[in-house]
Amino acid sequence: MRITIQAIATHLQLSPATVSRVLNRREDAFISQTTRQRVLRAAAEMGYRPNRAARALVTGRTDLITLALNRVRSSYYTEVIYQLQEQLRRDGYETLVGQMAGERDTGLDALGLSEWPTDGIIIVDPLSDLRPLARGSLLQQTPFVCIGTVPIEVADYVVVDLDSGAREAVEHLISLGCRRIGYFAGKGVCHPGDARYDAYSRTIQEAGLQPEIIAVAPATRSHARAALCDYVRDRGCPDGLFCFHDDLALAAYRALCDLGLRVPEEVALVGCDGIQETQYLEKPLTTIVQPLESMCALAWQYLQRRMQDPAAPLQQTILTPCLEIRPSSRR
Amino acid sequence: MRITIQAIATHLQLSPATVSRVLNRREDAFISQTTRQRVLRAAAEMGYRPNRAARALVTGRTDLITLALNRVRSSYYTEVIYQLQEQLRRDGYETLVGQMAGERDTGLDALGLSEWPTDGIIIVDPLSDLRPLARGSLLQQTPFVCIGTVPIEVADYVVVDLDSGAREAVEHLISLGCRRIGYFAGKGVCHPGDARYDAYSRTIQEAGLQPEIIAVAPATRSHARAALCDYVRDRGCPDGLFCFHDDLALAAYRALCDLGLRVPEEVALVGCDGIQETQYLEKPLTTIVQPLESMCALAWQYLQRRMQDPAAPLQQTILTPCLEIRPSSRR
DNA sequence: TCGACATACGTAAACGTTTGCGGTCGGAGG
DNA sequence: CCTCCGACCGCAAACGTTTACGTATGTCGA
Repeated sequence: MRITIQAIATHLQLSPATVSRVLNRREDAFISQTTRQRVLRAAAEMGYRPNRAARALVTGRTDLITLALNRVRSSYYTEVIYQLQEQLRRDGYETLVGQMAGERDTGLDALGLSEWPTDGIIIVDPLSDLRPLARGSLLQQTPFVCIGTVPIEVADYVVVDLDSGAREAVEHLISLGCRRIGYFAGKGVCHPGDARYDAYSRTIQEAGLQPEIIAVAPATRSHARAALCDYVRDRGCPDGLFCFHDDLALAAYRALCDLGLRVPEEVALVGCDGIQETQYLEKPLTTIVQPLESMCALAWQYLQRRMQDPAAPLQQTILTPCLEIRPSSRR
Repeated sequence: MRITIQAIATHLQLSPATVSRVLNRREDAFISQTTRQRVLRAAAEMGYRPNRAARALVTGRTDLITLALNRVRSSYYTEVIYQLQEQLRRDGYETLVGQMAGERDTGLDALGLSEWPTDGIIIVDPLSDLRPLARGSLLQQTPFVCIGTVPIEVADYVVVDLDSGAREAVEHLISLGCRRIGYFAGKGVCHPGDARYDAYSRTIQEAGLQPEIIAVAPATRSHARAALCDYVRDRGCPDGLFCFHDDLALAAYRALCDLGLRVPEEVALVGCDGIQETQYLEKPLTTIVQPLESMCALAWQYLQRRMQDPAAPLQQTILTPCLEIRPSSRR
């Protein structure tokens, strides 16, 4: 039988209130040192564990944080989950993972998130357009922070500057002498209004080159790999490829291997996000590295502030990403 | 203000009990069709969401499942989290992630797991020796199931046959003509008693070859990469390398590239677990593929059974893994 | 007509915590 | 000696559900 505050109280001839106050270390309450020690000892000896449900019921807080992830299975998320979980835990929070259904709907069910009322939400999604979500009731009621993407302007976030990153990457390809630079991305993000798309198009046109969009759906690795093969067989191959994210870049790398095309001699390859995997290829990928660890730390800091004060001033950070040039685009 | 069962009840001139019964679809209770419909409509219109904490308090169930992961950041876990979260959600459960601290201790804190009392635990850890953990109080109280490793004999699990997998892999290297086959692994698992270690040693010796252990700690990618480089420079290079898991194999691949050694001509490389990443190299890695999707499905099935009947007979499945021979060991 | 039984719903206790309010007791100040 | 205040602690309500049990109504067979 689980032991409760009541049990400790009767055992020590105290009231549950006193025990609770001791256990919660409320310094606004006056508790004598002796009883404090007695309670602490008894709790330890009897192996007391608080009933979180009961506490949540009365306080309204659950000490749970939702990690809202995109459905895409990229090792980007492994890193993020690891980083955030460590930090949340250190501050006494538990991590609930949820995967968002997509961009269509704004309800909680469509969000695919927790029915448990969590104290905060960390949205991690470098891919989708989250603006519709932000209008949903969930995000109106629960404090949240975004990593990697911005749902609405009036929200807390930590992002990298997609525009300047993409621009730098494309300029890098141009400086390499590439004349036919393709943009390899999921269909959902190939439209004016998307930061990377815009940056790519503008930079290409400013250089007097022709944009060339290679859009795949679904943007999974295996499909992207096959799709790029088909594309190249039909229309020939660009001499430079800028990929929306590293998963696509890796799929592209593999597809180019399949086709017998040499990287970087025949095709220079650049990805985005800087997932670990890009370093373990024979030709490590050039990629726009996101400083995930500090991004996660900062985001959590922002969320905590927001939770304790919903009216706190907006907290927004735009980091300038770092284009790390590696052999896949070194000539 | 959140709306409660009470609110619905007074609004419809019913008792909370009736509303609750309707909302929980209890078929052992007799509710007229008309009131049922009225309650359902009102709940929908008023936007009722159950208070999970209150429910948990009285039922003792939280509809939460802990996913206990190893601290190692492998994309193995990305896949597992994705698979399990999808399935749990479909059955009305939420996913709490926890990272286990290690093998040393057996307490809940050392486990690094949730303070929230979850209904079940899924332990995913292809690396550690979990036997000490199983003696801890947490696993005595909460139903659990293991994927990829076995904490104790009297537990539910879904694993692959490490022994036969490793044996097959090593035999494959031998049949390739390798005479100096190294075993590349983390220090913690390089000892008699570990299934893969034993299988490796036995197979090597049966073939009249000399075992050669290359143990690294910590077994992170970046460290493993550097460690293998050092090792090879000091003592020369084996002509075959069997790696404890794919992360190490990828690190090895990278290290061999650094050293200018050709895979598979000079060194044949074999990994374990079959993470997605192994397919996206220039020379895809030979690896022992684990059927993760079906493993997750089966494990969840086992756990559900165990949750509803703690005395159910043991559920144990040992899958024979599949050595998928790819270019990294094709001569 | 009378009980038995099925159906439909209400009553109230219980889950374990937190917390506002009040009470007691000792000592200091007037 | 009375008052007042601060330290320490208990009382009891409240959080929103679930569920065992009880009650009321209607139906049916004897």
